[in-house]
Amino acid sequence: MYQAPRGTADILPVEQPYWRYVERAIEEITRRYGYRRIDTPVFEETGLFRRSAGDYTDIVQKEMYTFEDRGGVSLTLKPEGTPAVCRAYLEHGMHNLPPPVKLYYISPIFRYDRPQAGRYRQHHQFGAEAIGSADPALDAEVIDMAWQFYRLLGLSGLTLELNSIGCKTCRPGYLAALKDYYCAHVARLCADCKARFEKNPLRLLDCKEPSCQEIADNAPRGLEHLCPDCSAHFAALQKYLAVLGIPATLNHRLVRGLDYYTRTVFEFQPSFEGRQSTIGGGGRYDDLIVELGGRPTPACGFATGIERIIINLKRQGLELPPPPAPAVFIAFIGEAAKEAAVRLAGELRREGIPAALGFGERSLKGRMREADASGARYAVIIGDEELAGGTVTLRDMRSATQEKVPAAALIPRLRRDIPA
RNA sequence: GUGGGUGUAGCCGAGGGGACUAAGGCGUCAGGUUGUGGCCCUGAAGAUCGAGGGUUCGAAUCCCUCCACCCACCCCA
Repeated sequence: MYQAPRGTADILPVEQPYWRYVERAIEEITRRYGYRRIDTPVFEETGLFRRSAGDYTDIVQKEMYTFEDRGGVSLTLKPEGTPAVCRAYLEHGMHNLPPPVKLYYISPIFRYDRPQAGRYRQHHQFGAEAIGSADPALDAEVIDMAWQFYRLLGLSGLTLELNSIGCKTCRPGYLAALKDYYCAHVARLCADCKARFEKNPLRLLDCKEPSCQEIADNAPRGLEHLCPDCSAHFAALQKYLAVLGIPATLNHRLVRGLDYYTRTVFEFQPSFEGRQSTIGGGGRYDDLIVELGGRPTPACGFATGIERIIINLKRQGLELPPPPAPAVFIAFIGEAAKEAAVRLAGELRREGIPAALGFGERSLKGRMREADASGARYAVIIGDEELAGGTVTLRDMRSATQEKVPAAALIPRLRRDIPA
């Protein structure tokens, strides 16, 4: 028997109400903040992601689904949404639109990870990108939108962690200070950190290894090495967040897994368990558009995992109403009546009335059991009697009462009795 | 990628070397007389006990290898 590939999942009918619930919230929140939807292909040229995320990130080094098509082009299944949106922004000359250009997406995301609770090889993200402004008020607005989005969903107990990792002016100085400090401690670092020391020193701060943490605790802090501009930007952002009533916790060790971030970075953590269960995050990426061949264009965005949102909604005990039942179940008795039943089902549906028709051979009793199981409010019974009299038996399943009504009167009658 | 746990019908789940021709519940299907549901009663279908190999007279039960899921690390959403 075939199974869904490892780390992927079917989203079964019982799960769909949660997805629809989240999608509706996305629609509502993006409407409020003025974002317009964009959909990009599931795969892009591999270079786009390598360029964007950075060659030494885990995503690029070991998590991409990369393949060559028959024309020899290297393609990669989208491992994150931002580069694809930026590519589309550039490709379609959106820099000619009044900035900031605000775009959102709901997209499958692919990463070759070892699956675990809330971690899949294919998952789905809602992301938003605001391209074309360096104003810290935009950072605040992006964070506010994410925050209000979770609130709208009814997710409680989230915490927002915030940090600034500087820009290309101040980061080199900080990295140098960091390396200076770490030089003396290299011998005591874990194997991963030894590699990070060489390739991606910022990540040193993020190591969970107790011995490394101890070292990281005393490492020079990025916030103290920000250049005046970045420092002012970060101060302004915090001011605006305060104005918006968004409680942010400073985490000087917060570094994101993508190299393109500048200045603002943030993550949302659920209160439940494990810090490694980030539900969403984002930041500013002022150099990415240039990196991809555009003019200097500051930008800011965030993304959140839909599966993780749903996990948390369930943990909170969110109950969603069951899917709607048909209004009418049509039960026929005999072949002649079946033809009338097929016709009636078609008519009801064309009138906008959800109707279910029984299939196959069954006793009337079995048919009524089927009608009951369908959850239909009404059953319409058609047999020889009804056929002969040009009527139809309309049974109210709830009150268990029924009456014969003229066939022609059925639709008006249902129209009247079925609440829209 | 590392370490640990789990794997019995569509779902939940008992059984941990011979009494298993694998319990029970949910669900499905049929019947409980003649054209009628929900409760109830009866019956049926549905499982090569995750897959493959091994030990044994005998394996769902023990061992090995895979696969999948779960948990932690890692990483992130």
